[in-house]
Amino acid sequence: MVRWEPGAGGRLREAAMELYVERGFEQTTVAEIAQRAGVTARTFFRHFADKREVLFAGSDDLLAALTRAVAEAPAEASPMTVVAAVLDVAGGLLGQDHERTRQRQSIIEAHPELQERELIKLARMSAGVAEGLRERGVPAPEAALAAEAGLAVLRVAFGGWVSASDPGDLRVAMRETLAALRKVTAS
Amino acid sequence: MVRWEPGAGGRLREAAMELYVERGFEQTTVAEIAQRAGVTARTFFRHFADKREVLFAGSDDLLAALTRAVAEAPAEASPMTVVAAVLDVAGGLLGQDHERTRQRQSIIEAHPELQERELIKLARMSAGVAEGLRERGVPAPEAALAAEAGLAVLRVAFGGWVSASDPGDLRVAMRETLAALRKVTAS
DNA sequence: AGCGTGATGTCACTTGATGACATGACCATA
DNA sequence: TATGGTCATGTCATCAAGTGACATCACGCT
Repeated sequence: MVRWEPGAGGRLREAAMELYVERGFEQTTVAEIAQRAGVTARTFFRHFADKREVLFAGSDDLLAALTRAVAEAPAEASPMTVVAAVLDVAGGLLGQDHERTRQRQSIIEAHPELQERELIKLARMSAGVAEGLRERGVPAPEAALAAEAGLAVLRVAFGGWVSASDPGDLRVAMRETLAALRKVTAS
Repeated sequence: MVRWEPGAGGRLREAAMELYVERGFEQTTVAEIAQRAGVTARTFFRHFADKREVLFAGSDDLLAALTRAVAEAPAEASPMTVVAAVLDVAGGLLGQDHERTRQRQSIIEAHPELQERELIKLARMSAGVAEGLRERGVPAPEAALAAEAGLAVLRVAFGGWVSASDPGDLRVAMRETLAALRKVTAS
């Protein structure tokens, strides 16, 4: 006889998504999430640092992929070229599962606490990319600027892609938005 | 005899800053802040929505100043020119009181919860500027990009200015950083 | 004097979050 | 087979954040 079903983390993620959709974020308690997942509230907090974190489970993987993309970019590439490569990777990873992403994003946009968490995750991405650029020999301010510019592109492109009724490839949107950024900043 | 000393909000801000410096953010309770300010914990929450907000009291004024700067920019100015004007205003307001700002920032940087709050405040600035640009007739994606680019400049310039041992005028740093952004994105 | 208003205090309560300890399935190894 | 360790979980206790409801009382106005 099993003492507990495996995969508690995944079940908690599912349950949380469902409940956040059904009643909203503040209206659902951790106890309810845990109950639906068949575990205790205490177990919830062993899998996720807090009630918000459950919506941002994949972000560590994304960060890792982005920093890898920085490291693996051609040595002669300019900082913005590296950032473009990073955006391509990000677009590939974020641009799957439009419907699910859209649902998740609508939860986040309805709750400032969740937006805060999302913003700090994105800030960590930017910081990670900047650090990677510095390790490639890019001077610190230039690295930070390139990374922040990339973040600007990502935010705008992703926002448009999520809210689009007929979304194309997010990577394409990223490239177009990067081009638009170049045009805007040049004016 | 006065029933209570006026200026509870200001006293709470002072007390919170002091305690956050003395023991760190999580180690100080709202009850302690309130006690030092001579009020009740309940009163703290009447002045500030939560324990973090007390560090971001001026941000509404800043946002208002920035949106005003957008509205008051010359009609023929390009989006990035408007953003440059906004950055000048931001630099003027944020660039006072280096020592106090530095202290406040060191508290924020030591606590992710506070970084989250700061990021959402900045995101609101960006959103406000973008909205102002749209009201000037700038197409939505371009407006968002210009505002986000401005935010990138602000973050990098402000970060450098805060950590500088001998800070110059933040507005100058803003202009230089904006020029650097133009150079970086153009590569 | 009477009256409303506004900032505060008091109390009770829910919920998020954490520490300490117990439990029992699973695994390796003697 | 037995023994012991590990790991995920449960249980219990506790603290602190945050909120709603109601009382209080100085002040200004009429």
